[in-house]
Amino acid sequence: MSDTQDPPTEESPTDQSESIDGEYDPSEIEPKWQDHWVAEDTYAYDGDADTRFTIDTPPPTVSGNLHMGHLYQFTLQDFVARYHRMADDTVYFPFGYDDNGIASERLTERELDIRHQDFERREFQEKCREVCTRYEDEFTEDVQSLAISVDWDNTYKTIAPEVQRVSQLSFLDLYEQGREYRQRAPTIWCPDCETAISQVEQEDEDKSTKFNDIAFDLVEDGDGPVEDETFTISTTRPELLPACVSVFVHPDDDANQHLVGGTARVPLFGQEVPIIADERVDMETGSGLVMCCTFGDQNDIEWYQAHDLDLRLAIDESATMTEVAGDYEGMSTTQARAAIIEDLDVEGYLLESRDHEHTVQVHERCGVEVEYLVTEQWYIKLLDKKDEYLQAGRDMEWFPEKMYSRYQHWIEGLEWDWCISRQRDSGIPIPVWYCDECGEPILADPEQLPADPLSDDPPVDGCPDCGHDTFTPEEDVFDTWATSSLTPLVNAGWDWHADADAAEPNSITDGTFEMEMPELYPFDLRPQGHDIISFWLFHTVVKCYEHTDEVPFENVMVNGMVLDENREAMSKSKGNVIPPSEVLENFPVDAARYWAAGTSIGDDFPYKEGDLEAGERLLQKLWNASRLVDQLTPAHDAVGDVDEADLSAVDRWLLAELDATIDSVTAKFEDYAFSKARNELRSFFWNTFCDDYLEIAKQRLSDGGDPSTEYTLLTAHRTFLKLFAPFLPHITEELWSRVYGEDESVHTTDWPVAGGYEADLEAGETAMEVVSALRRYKTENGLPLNADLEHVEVYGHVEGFAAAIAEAMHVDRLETFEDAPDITTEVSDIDLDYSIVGPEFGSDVGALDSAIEAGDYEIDGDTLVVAGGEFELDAEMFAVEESRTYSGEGEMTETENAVVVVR
RNA sequence: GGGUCCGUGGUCUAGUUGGUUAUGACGUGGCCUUUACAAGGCCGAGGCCGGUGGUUCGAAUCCGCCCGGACCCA
Repeated sequence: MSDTQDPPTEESPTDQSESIDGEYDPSEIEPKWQDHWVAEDTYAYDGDADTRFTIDTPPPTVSGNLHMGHLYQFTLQDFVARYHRMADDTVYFPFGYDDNGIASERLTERELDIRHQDFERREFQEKCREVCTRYEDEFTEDVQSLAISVDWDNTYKTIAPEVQRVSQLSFLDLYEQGREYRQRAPTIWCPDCETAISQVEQEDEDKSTKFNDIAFDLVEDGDGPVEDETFTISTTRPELLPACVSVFVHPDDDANQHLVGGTARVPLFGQEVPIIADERVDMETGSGLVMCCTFGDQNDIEWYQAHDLDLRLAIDESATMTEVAGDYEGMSTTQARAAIIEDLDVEGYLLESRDHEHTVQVHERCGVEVEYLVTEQWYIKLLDKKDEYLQAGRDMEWFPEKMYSRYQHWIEGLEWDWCISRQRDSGIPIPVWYCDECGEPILADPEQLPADPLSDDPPVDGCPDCGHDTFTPEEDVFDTWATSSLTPLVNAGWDWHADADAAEPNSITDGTFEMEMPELYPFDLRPQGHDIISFWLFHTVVKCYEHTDEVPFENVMVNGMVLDENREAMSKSKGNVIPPSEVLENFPVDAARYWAAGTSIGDDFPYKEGDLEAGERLLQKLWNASRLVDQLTPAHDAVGDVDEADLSAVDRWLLAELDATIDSVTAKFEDYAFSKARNELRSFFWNTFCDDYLEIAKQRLSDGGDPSTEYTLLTAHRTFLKLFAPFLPHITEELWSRVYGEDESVHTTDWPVAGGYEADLEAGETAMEVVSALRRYKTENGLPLNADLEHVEVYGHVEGFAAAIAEAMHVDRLETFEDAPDITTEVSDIDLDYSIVGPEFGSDVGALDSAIEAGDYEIDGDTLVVAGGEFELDAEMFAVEESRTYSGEGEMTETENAVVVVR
């Protein structure tokens, strides 16, 4: 394990290393390694390892194109995978293709010029699989070209029969547990796709419409029958008049309170409806009186349930008016709206019709306004277990932590159970038949799954309830999450096996669920965007929790959305979409990865060409620094281990600083804090290693070998390649291979651990300040940086570093003194430590400050006496700031911890 | 309409038990060809931390309100 600080092995294989020269050329090197990693199965999961890290990712829809969101998300996942592969021996990082949705269905129809209705579901799905395979291959290539270290031996497709079996088993298990039911109830319905949809499949759309004021005749008010009185209802949907079942008044609406308890007659259609008080009325809109129809919106459904109202279904599944609509039967809702408005006008009921902007709910797939219909659907219970699902959310660790609140609020706001059936022609069949006599549902046998009731026979000859022998197959299919909410179980090989002693296993209870690889579950990490927490993640947690009694993930890592350079979401309609292919034409993949590492997870962040350029420069710097290290250690295979005691002070200092960086960067990777890891690593490498240490090492090795320096250079260099490997996989692999000529990929080596070097960090820091001061001196005096300096005096603690300073800065004669120089000093200011002074002096701090500012103080030994003794401060409360004036020969500069005189 | 998150130099960003002198990068100005790198090195300019009121000896940080933005939900 502790290979970080281990030296290059003395007996390393024959030196196959090539020299490093010229510029780094990623266009040639990156594809070379991508092909190599795939061909060599570099990222194959080694199931025998003692430690492992497992990742379950939401599978992308493969029929779409790769976009920047994919690049960003996959890259973040890959940072985790590569880090843990090195730190924890092995990683399970599979890849899934979501090819089970409407997108794939439409794609197949388009590609093959066929209609799915012309085929059996099973046959059609076979064709989908064929078509999707081509797109999957293309997607695979795209992902591989981003250097995502997926184990390509572990992939799954949601349309595969074995995955469909898992979905159907899940349905059987939940039914057995009493978590599912079939019910005729109000449903959100897309009249274009003619299927139920869930809340999350609808989206807002602003529309212009007409607000119509319609007169209703009052039949009775709260006190009894009345004559010739009317009131006004404002509505955007007059076609729902035939479905009107009541009128509502707000309990605080004094002007209309007398109507409560009465009845009204609906114009044109004549039904008499009750007038009821309910505080859900929006008094601000229209007349304050509102009609309730079955159903115009979700509020109508609440009223229907709360007040036990009539059901008048005026619109059918294709948005056509039913017989309830009388003369308007057979019209579309749009036609009916126009006709009813015209007739209302003719009959004198239409008081006013004015323009109105409002928000409607549309189906996200087709953009058609949804209806609320009463239909028979399958549901998974959610509402009775909100508390358990909240606890499940708390059982997972969220990165960033604040994202848990999205999960929490989603659950707290749930009002409906989860409708899982869809009236689509293709999809995963719900494996159920119904008895023609008594309606009893007959579930498929677990052994016969995957099953399609439209093609397969039910598992019984007669109804177990009534004995009848004819059955009707369920035609509906599952919603889109049927497979995608089960990916942890699919990855772990979850399946049902009949008990050995079960003679005729025909129920879930005649067998058990087992995982082929139980060690994977629960998964260590679930990465995904914050936009899908409320449904995809939530659905996955619910199902896996119900099947296994455990949450499926230890950690959830949430990524933000990629914005354009102006911080706006990329969208086709705005025309600001940047395809990854365009980015990668201009920049190396490693540079794109550097950019992706540049923000805190969870935050949305903009595409920034500047960051890609910075990444490119880092690659070049890494390349050049490696070249120098290579040149300085011409016989690096022969460089042996050096005892810590034999290391020079400057080398020990560098290795101790490297230790600190290893620890810190490792901690950042553990916390998914990629941006901090990246920045810290970059600045240590660039500023400390390149700018400070390499300049010193260069001089120290100019007159020939120095084992201590060579050892340190190589140890640090090897460590940098490893620490950078998760971020910059191509260049680190290329350098690893060129410089060290080893067969093993850098990506499967062990992650560095600190070597435990002890050094005088203070002296090192002061020495670097001195070097910096001498550089500044040269710059300010117009001298080249390699100009010789005759005589320099250093006052400060730089023990062990004098030679290094002198060599690096070309100083002929360097004298060092531990004590301050004997030059004029005077107190220029007093710095107070307010964290002590504040609590101690409270409201007197102001007076204390102004006394010091006025110079009304004296220093008495360790004590600061202020305002003639009014305040006395201990040594720990203040620091004296001195200014020095130097009148001797040469020029003096001060640093934080030293004084430097150039003579 | 409700909720969540966010607002820090021109741009992106660090900065949570409150401590007075706010981090880094990009960009920008000046100087320098140092035997790895001018895609480099050194030095500098640039911020009343969205606004406002409050709590406190002390606020980028805590609280109220307002403005602006993003997302989720109605």
